[in-house]
Amino acid sequence: MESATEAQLAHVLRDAILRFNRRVRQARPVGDLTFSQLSALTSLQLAGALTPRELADTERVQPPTMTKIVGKLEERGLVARTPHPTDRRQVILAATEQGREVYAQFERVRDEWMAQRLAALTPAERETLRQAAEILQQLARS
Amino acid sequence: MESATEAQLAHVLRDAILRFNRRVRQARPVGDLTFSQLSALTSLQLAGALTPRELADTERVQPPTMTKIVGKLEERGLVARTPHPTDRRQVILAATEQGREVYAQFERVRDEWMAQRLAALTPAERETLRQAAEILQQLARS
DNA sequence: CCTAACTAATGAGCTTGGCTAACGACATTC
DNA sequence: GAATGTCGTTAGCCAAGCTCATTAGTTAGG
Repeated sequence: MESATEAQLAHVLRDAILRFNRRVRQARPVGDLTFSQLSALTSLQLAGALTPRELADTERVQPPTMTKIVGKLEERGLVARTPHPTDRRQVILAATEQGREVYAQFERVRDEWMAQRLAALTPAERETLRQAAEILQQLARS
Repeated sequence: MESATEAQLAHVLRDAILRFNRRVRQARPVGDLTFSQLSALTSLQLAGALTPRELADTERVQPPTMTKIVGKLEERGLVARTPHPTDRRQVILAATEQGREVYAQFERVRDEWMAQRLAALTPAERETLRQAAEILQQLARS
C-alpha cells in the first residue's frame, strides 16, 4: 500500500521534527537571540540586503510578523533600516557590523550543541541528515 | 576538516527544520487543533494515560506549559482528568472517546498535506526522510 | 506522631512569535 | 488626476513557551 506508506512517513516525520525543534529551542542559552531572530539575521547576511517583504517571504512569515522580529534586531543595533533609493515606500534592511559580529559569535555557540550530537553519529547517518535537510528545504518552498 | 563539516551540517539542518516547521504550521486549517495540542493528544493515546509531569517530559515542555495545553484539550472535551488512585497530588490524563475520534480525523487531514508533497518525491528521497526521522527522534531524546 | 523537607499540579505574569484587519504613504495605471 | 495597487507598519488578538510562587499532599527524621 503505497499511499499508506506515505501517510505514515508524513506522520513520523512531522512528529520527529516537532520534538527535535523543541529540543533545539531548549538548548538556547538565556539572553541570546531567539531562533527566529537568528534565522532572519542569517537570511539578511546571506542575501546582503532585503526589503521587509522579501525577508518575510524568505522566512515564510507574514509581513507584520517580520516587522516585529526586525524591530527586536534593530533595538539591539544588529540590523539597520535605510530608505530605498527610488521607491520611498520601501525600506532596505541590512545587518550592521555589530550584527555580523554578534551573529557569527552566537551562531557558533548555537550550533555547538547540535554539532556535538552530530559528532556522535556515524558518517552514514550524517550523510542521511544532510540529504534530508536539502529535501526539507525543498518541501518548505513548495 | 571534520568538525567544520559537522558545524555546517548543524547549521543547514537547523535552518531546514525551522523553515519546514513554519511551512507545516501555515498549512493548518483554521479552528483546528494546534500543533502542540495535537502532539500532546498523540502522546496521550500512545501511552494510554499519563500524569501531567510525564506528559510534559514526553513533550519536552515545562509542567506549567503542559497545564495550559491540557486545559485547552479539556475545554473541548478531548481529554479527561481523573484522580490518581493512591497519590492524591497526582492526576491521570487520558483521551476521551471524543478525543480519540477528533484526533484520528484531524490527524488524517493534517498528514494529507504532507503526504501529497511526499508523493512527489522519489522513493529514495522518501527513504532518506524516513531514516532522518529516526535519527532526529534519537537526537531529540538525547 | 509531628514536623521538615520534598514533590505534583496549578496559577500568575511575562515574552515571543504567529496571525488578520486596517491604515497611511507612496507608486502606477488609465 | 483619480482610482487602484503596493509597501510597511500599527493595533489587537491568541498560542506557546518560560520562571516564580502557591497549594495540596507525601515522605522521612527525630
